[in-house]
Amino acid sequence: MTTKPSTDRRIKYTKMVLRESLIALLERKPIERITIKEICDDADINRATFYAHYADQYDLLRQIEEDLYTNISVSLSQLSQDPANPNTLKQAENIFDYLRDNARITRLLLSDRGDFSFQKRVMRLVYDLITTQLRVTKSLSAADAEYVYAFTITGCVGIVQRWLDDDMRKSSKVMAKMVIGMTIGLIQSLKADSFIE
Amino acid sequence: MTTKPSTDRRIKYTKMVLRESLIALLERKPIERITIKEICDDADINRATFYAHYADQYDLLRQIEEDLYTNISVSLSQLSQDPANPNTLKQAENIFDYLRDNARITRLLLSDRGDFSFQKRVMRLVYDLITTQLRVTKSLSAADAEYVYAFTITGCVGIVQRWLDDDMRKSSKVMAKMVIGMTIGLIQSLKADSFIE
DNA sequence: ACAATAACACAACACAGTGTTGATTAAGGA
DNA sequence: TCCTTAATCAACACTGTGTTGTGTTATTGT
Repeated sequence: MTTKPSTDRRIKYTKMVLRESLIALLERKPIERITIKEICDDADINRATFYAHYADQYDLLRQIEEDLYTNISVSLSQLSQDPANPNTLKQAENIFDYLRDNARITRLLLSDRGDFSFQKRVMRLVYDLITTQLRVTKSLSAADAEYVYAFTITGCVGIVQRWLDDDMRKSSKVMAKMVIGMTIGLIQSLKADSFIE
Repeated sequence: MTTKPSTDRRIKYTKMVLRESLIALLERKPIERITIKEICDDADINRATFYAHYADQYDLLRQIEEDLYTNISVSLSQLSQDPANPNTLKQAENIFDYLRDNARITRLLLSDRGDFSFQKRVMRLVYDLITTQLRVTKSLSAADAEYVYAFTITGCVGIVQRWLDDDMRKSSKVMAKMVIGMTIGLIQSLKADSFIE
């Protein structure tokens, strides 16, 4: 029996080329116009083999997303445990660095055309880390918090998209400052006057 | 010759049932799993007729989106010209009322699964009206404004989605207050400390 | 190094949906 | 009413789908 089911180099290769093939195609057209046959032809993989690993194009894309998600998640948790990195600002900055370093995949998954639900998941990851470190969440009522939360998360998605569209011209440091500044600003504006009737 | 090309009742009927059919299907499954044949069968319209009006499912959906967009746009411009409605808050409240009144279509197009680009377009519409009336935009530097803009627009998308998920439990008034309050809060937080290096 | 295992390729399959055509029928507008 | 135009119908070739069984080859653990 195999302890790790996907150590097999053949599997690794197959998944890798299929992934690469879909990514290349996604840079040229939206997922709904990409066929499984197309992906397989480009990757030089038999279609039957594709079905052995994925249900369809969307399933393959989902697994690519998961990859990015866990990568970000890992580098986040590494950062927050690193005693040399006690600074929240620095951590946020590192995330932007990470996005820049992985610009190709980032542009696909996090830009305008990417899956919005996935993008929110990513931002939630970052947001939770920032706010728990800043210890600001508890100062909000539970009812309002939900909505501020929703607003901020999606707001972050928007600002990252803007950054990508702008060819990441602004430095990671500036972006980090901006996002944290706005997050804090939002929470404080809410504390100032309650929206409850 | 016909002055308006789509006055013909037959065309109106065809488009209407096709629209209705797609909307009904969208309530059960995502667009990528809906076929043209399926739409036509449900609407009892010949497939050849479908192709006379639309390129594919996505084209039909786009036209449904345009419909909602122009409807919101019209009711917005009506409100802003109404001298009995000088209040920005009241106008924002009316938008939430409109969304509630059209809950069925709103849930499809503006919720989590809807097209994000479209959602941003809608929010931009509302945001522009609010900010020009509040006369707050000019107090920002052009460079920063772009990013605050992106953040706020998408933030609004998020908060509306949260509201829909929450079955529109909060009143339109509360929502309007919240959105405007957060928008102002964001802009002021930016004025307080510049993010520029 | 060897044998067992598992992944992949290949070909073939029935099937469903696509997009287009030309002829026919029916309804609309002036 | 008469002319126009939309919709229907049937048929078309075509592309992609999802699945199957068989044979081949690479990988892994002993």
